[in-house]
Amino acid sequence: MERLPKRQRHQQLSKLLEENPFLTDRELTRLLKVSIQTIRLDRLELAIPELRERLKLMAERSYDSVRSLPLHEVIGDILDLQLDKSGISLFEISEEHVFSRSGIARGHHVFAQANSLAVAVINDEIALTASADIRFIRPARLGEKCIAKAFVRSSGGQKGKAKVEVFTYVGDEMVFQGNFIIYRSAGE
Amino acid sequence: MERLPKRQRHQQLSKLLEENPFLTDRELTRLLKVSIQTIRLDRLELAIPELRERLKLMAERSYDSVRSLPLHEVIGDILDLQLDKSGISLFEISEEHVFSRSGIARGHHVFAQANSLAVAVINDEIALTASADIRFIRPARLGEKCIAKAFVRSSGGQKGKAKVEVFTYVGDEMVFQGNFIIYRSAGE
DNA sequence: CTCGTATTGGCACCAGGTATTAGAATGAGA
DNA sequence: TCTCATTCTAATACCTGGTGCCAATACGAG
Repeated sequence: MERLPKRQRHQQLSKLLEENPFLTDRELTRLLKVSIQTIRLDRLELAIPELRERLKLMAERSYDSVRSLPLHEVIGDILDLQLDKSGISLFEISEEHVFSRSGIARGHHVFAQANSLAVAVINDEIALTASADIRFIRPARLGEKCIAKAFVRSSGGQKGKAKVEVFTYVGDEMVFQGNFIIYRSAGE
Repeated sequence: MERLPKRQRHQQLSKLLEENPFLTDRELTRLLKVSIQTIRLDRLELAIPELRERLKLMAERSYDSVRSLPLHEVIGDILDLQLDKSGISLFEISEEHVFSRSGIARGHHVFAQANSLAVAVINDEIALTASADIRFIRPARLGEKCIAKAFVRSSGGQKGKAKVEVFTYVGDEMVFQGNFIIYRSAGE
């Protein structure tokens, strides 16, 4: 008995739907040259939900991630914040942050965490980075959890500039250090 | 004639669906206390597509954005690259890069472009940012196209460190300037 | 030839709609 | 008061993309 065709078809079907989850069963019949019932039995065996469920799942995922993705807003999760004094944030290095061959985080992600925190700790909503002097002390690697600690050194509420020092650690090793000068809307 | 209820309902309906696009017409009848036909007429007037279309649109959006987001690899498009000499990249400031209320780009995005370019121009694959001294000269705004130009000042092929200077312009105005020290795998 | 698996077909049913036509409620103006 | 327009509700037919179930067929192995 030629068992292969079925398994091959299952593989093909999985692959097709992975590439294009928008395919209906009817379209799949054309691509796999079997009846629509066969497609449905196959989906059943492979536990692949129907088109509408697939779309719903994707929509839910994107909806959730839009909500949890002010990734662009603040890089890292703020753990503690004392305005005009100090702040702590956590940022975990994942696949998309590293050079694929070395597993070392690209510098700008580590910088982004520190910069976000430096701006957040001032929290004047019109706080902008004016300049920074930074040092990458040792590379941060895939999977490592970076804890950034920011300290406002000279708030200079009137002067329109604040100096913020940020230290980033993995465990008790320092990986990054930076001095930021932040412009702020005077007052506050 | 009490015209308000209708417009109010339209507003409410828009708002409800904005908050939760997963609502069916039937669920909306419960929330708005009108018949399902009214809901459908309302959607028609407001040009709001049916549930399935909404889910499909969301799924498509998320599907596309996953595809077009190696944003994390190199920030900005490389326009020109002369290894160990110079490089140019283009980065357009869009919604997700700016503070929503001021339309000013967050510093780390501008930094990321410069940092990516500084590393790319060395292109030793084991090139890492060691330190940087940076200045944000004027804010970059939504829609602006940032052109970053990098110059390798001291390649020091043997020393394991290279100095790279980056200038970022919008038109002929400089918005950012940075001096990067890049570690490189000795030799080349 | 018979058994078992794989495949196909047909039918009823469902959710969540569209499209259309008809009727009821309401109020405003002549 | 009658009439008319707007708004709302109701009813029906139809569509897509399925599920669930049962029966019929194909086909190869023992």
